[in-house]
Formats: sequence, C-alpha cells, structure tokens
Amino acid sequence: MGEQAQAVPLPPWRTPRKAPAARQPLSQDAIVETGLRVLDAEGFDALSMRRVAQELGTGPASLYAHVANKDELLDLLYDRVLAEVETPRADPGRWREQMRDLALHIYEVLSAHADIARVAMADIPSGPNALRITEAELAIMISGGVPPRIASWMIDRLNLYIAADVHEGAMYAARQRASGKDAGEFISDFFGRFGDYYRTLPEDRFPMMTAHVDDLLEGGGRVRFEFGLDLLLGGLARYGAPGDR
Amino acid sequence: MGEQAQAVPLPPWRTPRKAPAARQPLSQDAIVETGLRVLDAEGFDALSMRRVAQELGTGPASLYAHVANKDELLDLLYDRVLAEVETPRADPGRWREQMRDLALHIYEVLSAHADIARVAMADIPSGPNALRITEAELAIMISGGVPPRIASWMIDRLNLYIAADVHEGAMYAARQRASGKDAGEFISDFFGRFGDYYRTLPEDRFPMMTAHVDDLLEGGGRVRFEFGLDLLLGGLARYGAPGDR
DNA sequence: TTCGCTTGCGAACGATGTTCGTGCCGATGT
DNA sequence: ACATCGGCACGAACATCGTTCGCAAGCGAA
Repeated sequence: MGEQAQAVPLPPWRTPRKAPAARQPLSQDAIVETGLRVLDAEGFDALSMRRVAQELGTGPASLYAHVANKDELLDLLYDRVLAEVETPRADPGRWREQMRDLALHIYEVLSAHADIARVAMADIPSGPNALRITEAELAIMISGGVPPRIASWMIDRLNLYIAADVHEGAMYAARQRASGKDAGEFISDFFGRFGDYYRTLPEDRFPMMTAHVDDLLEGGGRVRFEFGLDLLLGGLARYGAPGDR
Repeated sequence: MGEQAQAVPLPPWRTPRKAPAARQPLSQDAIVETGLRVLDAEGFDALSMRRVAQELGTGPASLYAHVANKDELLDLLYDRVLAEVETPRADPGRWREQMRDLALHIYEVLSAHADIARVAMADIPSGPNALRITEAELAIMISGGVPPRIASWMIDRLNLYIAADVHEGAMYAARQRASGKDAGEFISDFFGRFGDYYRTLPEDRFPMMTAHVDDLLEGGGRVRFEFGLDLLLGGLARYGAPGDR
C-alpha cells in the first residue's frame, strides 16, 4: 500500500484527460457485460463498438486488445446469455415434459435479452454453454428412449425454432421501440391496422383471409410459440419415440 | 426509325461521362430486378444502395426517387421472390400432401435466392404475393377440415420455420463464399472440424455428445428440413385435424 | 537499466444509408 | 409557339459504422 500518491485535487490548468471514469481496467468480461447492458437497454442496432467503448469511458480501438472483432463479441455475448439457462438432470420417465420445460425455459431466457436472437440466428453456436445445453437435451431424450439420430435432429430443429421465434419477437420489440409508443398501445395499433387491411381485401380473391381475419390475428407470441412447440414434440411420436399418451 | 444519329466514334477529346450504359431509364422494377441480381450473385452483404446504383450506371441518390429507403427495397425484393411461388388449387382429400408439397416448394424458391431469407426474417411479409400464398394455404387446410384457428397458427409456424431454415442455409453459403473454397470441400471441412472438436470433449462431462458425434452431424440441410416439416405436420393430428393415418 | 511486449487510445480509412441543392427535360397551360 | 412547372437524375456531403495504424505508457524479464 502507499505506492500511489495520495489523491489531491489536480491543478486547475491540468485538465483531466476525461471524466475520470474510474472504470475497472478493461477486460473481456467487462466488455461483454457492458455489451449486454447496451443490448438490453437499447437493442441490437444500438450495439456498436463505439457505443460499448463509450460506455466504458474509452475509445473503440481499445476494445480490440480483448476481442478480435465484433463477430467475436457477439459470439461471447450469446454464450454469456446461454449461461443463464439451467439444465436439469435427465429423468427418463418424463423426457417429453422435460424437453418441453427446457424449451420454454430457453425461450424465456432468450426473450429476456430479446435482441440476442439476432445474434443467435447469425452463427453456429459452439460456446461452452451451448455445448452444455446440447448435452443435457441429448441426455434427456436418449435416456427417455428416443433413438439417438432422431434426438440429434430434434435438438437441431428445436433450437432453430426457438431462435427464430425469439427473433421474430425481437423484431416487434424493435419496431415498438422505434415507434415510441408503449407496448400495449403498439400491438393493438399494429394488429388493428393489419385487421383493417385484411378486411378491405377483395372477397372474391381472398375469401379465406377475409372470412377468418380474427383467427389469423388471435393469440400472442407466447401462445403461438407453445403451439409450435407442441407440434414439434407431438410429431415425434411416429419416429420411434416412446409416447406418453 | 432513324430519328437517332447514326453511331459514330466520339471525338477523342470528348470523354464520355460514363460507360454510356444505355440503361433503361430507371424504374422501380429495374431497381428491384437489379437488386435481385446482385443478391443472387454476391449475397446479402454486397447488396448496398451504391452497388445497385452502380450496376444501373448511376449514383445512389437516384434510387430514392423510386424507392423510399433500403427497407422498402428489401420488402419489394422479398415479394418479387415470392412471386415465383406457384400456389395450387385446394384439393380437400389431399390437404396434408398439398401442404407438404407447398412448403417444400417455398423452401426451394427461397433457397434459389438463398440470402433473401435474411430479408424474410427481418419483417412481416404483407406484399401481394405473401397474401396470395397465405390465402392458398388457408384454403387447402380449411377445405381439408382443419379448424380455422389451427390452420391460421399452422401457417404462421410453417412460414417461420421455412424462413428460419433457409436463413440458416444462407449463413453456411455466406461462409462458404467468404472461404473461397467450393461447396463440397467447404462442408466436409466444416463438419470435419466440428466432429474433431466434439471428439476431443471430456467424456465425463459430455458422455452423450462424444458418443453420438456421427448422429449429430449426419444429414444435410434438405433432410433435416423435411424432418422438421414432418414433425410439424404430424403434430397437427391432435388438434382436430383429420388424420390420414 | 534496458529491452520487449502488452495495453490504451487518438486519428484516420473506407464503406454504408440517406439528404440537400441544383440542374435538366418533358408535359402542360395559355 | 412559348412560358411554366413538377418530377427525375445526380454530385456532393453528413453522420455512422467496423477496423487499422502508429505511438505513448506501463511493466515484467533479463
């Protein structure tokens, strides 16, 4: 202790190079954590190297000592989010229920950082947490009696489906952010507009759409996600998966 | 005829303002068609306003008289591609087969312009061709006996699934383009690397993945797409859809 | 001490989407 | 036939973006 000069007010002509910031000395973790904060607060489009650097009280060039480029930062961000996913121990008798719960859990974790899905769809996940989750899913299904190849493909399709749905949700969220309205007003406006538009379509060329406008627009993101999830799980029955009903 | 002066070599001191270009006089259609050519030949990342303008022998500002902004151009591009989708007349007895064929057909049309999926996932399709396809899908399923709300949600999930899968394929294609290798070499290299990596994982923490490496990597894009498609269609059975088996 | 290496960072490069101002050209009104 | 006017083409510029370069400062090893 004591090797640093005690804090003393700077001479007024010695203008401080910056707002002192007093940040931790910059590390990959700090960069990732800051990036996640920006992503959650302002969305994918606001997530730039400059924005992250500014949040850390430095310039964009400083980041490149800890991160190869933006793509690598996005990879790290994605795995950082996947770290929040808790994987259960396989219980052979309840494989279908476990898979459904896990899929919903992943859906919720990703949705909590909605715009991360723009990243998830942009590259093949191979970080440690992605591996952990894949291993858990394989264990659940194979120990439950699903043939290994079917289980492998199922995991692939499930992850694709989850990422795509969250991605779609993030699109709506981005538009809502851009519109300035609050969430409720935005979606009722949005679907109202769509409904009005559908109803003005010529009935002779669009008999089905005009007749079933309400069905087309009914149901929010969550309900539709569960519907598709149950389709995928239900379809497994004919591929040698032990059915629980 | 003859109202144009016959072609004569320009005086050498009169440098032509550009390659004479002799383009058609610029229209929304010409812009969209050119954009599609760029997209197919060089991918989504190469599709810039400047690139399209250059291809048309003009500057980027000229496009904005015919197209509001890049997003609108992408919308137009997407519907232009959907125009290539042929929609069948509904045949009530074969609704499931018709839906499967139509989904595969859409998958193929989108795959032929692979990078268009980056657009498809980025906004809610509402162009005339998207409407036409939705109407056809509704007709097939409802006339086949599927309850209207289930049919509506099914269409939503199917379109999401198709777009997501083509999108994933476009990612691989983009990486392959960037790598400079040809398609075959690229995918065998790529999956070879993944397989090698999986096999080096510690067996105690990843018993499932190390044991089933081959299953995880087996099957190309098309086979997996059909697998997921059949999961979705098969899952419909429990939602009041008349089953054909 | 001196060397070398990592880290921080200001400045700059090339590229992007988009806007502004200015012409031109052809249709329209008289 | 001539004047006028509106839309289209387009060069230039602006604000951003990701990324690289070159240099200064700190620090551990020799």
